[in-house]
Amino acid sequence: MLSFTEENYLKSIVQLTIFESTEREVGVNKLASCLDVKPATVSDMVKKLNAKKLVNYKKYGKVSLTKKGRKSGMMVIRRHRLWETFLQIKLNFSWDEVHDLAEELEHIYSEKLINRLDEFLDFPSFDPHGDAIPNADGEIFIPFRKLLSEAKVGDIVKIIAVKDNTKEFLNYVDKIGIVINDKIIIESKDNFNSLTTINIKGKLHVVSPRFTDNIFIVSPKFEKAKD
Amino acid sequence: MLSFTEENYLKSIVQLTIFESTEREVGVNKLASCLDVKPATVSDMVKKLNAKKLVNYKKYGKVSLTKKGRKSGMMVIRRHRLWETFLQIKLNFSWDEVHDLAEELEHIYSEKLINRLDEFLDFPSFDPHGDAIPNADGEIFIPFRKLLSEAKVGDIVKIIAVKDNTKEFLNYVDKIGIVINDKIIIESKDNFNSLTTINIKGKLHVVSPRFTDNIFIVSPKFEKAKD
DNA sequence: TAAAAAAGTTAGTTTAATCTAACTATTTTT
DNA sequence: AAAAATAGTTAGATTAAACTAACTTTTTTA
Repeated sequence: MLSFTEENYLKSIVQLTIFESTEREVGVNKLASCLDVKPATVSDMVKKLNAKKLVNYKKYGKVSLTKKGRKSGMMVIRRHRLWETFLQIKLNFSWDEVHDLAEELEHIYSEKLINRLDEFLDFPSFDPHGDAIPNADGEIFIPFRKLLSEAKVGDIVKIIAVKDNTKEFLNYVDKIGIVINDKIIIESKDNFNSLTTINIKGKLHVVSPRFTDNIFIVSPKFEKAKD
Repeated sequence: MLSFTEENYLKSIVQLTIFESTEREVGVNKLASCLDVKPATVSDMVKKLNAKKLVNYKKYGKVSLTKKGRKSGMMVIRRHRLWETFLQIKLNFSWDEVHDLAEELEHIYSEKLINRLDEFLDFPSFDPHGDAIPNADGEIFIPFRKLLSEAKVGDIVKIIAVKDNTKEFLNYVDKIGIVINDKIIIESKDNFNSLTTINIKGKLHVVSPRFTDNIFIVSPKFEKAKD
């Protein structure tokens, strides 16, 4: 049985070493700032997680997940994303409201509960933010994706997920009227000011990197690569 | 903001002083055994709850709820019973499985969440065990009810709730095929052996006080009193 | 490559909630 | 009303997860 806190550590390590980086290990300081605690606290905790065979760690070394730790962390993320989906689809919460609630719901541990919830939601593959939901074995398919900022002028791309889940960001996304799976045309780029003009459903918007660095897309190349 | 633990104390005090007794105060020892902790622990905690104006308490005195404490405790019970209803109605859990999960879900604090859940379930008045669900203001209507053991031979009574929520009890109730709102006829009583013969849907069952002391009923008298 | 900066660790403290053991107050019984 | 039983309190210890401050190791840079 893992504590609430241990689960949060594993979740953060999964995020830092699987979802947000190709590096499969992370330093104590980075982990501390992700969890919003001091490095000293992390030092102690990773020792404990190492003793429980959830992470690999040696003094002054980096932290990486064992198979067991990876699975536990993935299950926390599975629960989080399924609850987010429930809150949005069944209880009509908006997508900027679901994160904080899911942060609490994710720690309720019961395989049966989460699998029933999965079934109740019709086995969704993606949550409302477009992020993939790990399956009951803790496995996940991470689709090939790029940032909107990597798209070229003239590209027609599809929004598949948002990277920034803060309320401000999601509110802006709502305001300009985008939903997951919408098409965007890259009309032009102003490299001097780092601005991009995009066309969404016929309307033009001028956006900065604050936007383009936080939208995941699939580009035509990838769509082609599939057939 | 109340801690998980403080909420459990308030919930137990509500149960002991509102649902399970007409006494509006409870002693430290009784509260301790209800919470499965030592009296010394309760002594400390009620001091803390008193300082927070959630209970009334003086050294060597009994514990009672303030208005604020009563409302907080009621809200925990509201959340518990709504989640139980959700698990049983929407996720198809059996009624002996829902309690432990609801015990965790009840501590997720968000008025919006719980009111949305209430709406999603169509504003139920009773949970699957037949217990009344407090409303959004923490108020509750406790119907007049008796124990099955108080019924007289010849009475035709209606089961409205179960008192004992342990798995063993609920399994037995399932086994003999009763559901909430079923009618029971009291066929005979054997006072020497403390046994009661009851008729449920045409079938006779001989039951001991272990059963009759844990089933809540409304008797014909009460039904009459209403018109 | 030596000094400076960054990263990480250790030791000792804090807080909430629990415990045990010993003590005190209140209630019940004879 | 005194003795016994029950109920309740206090003091001191424990555990998990955090902290600060001081220290050490590793990495970077000039």
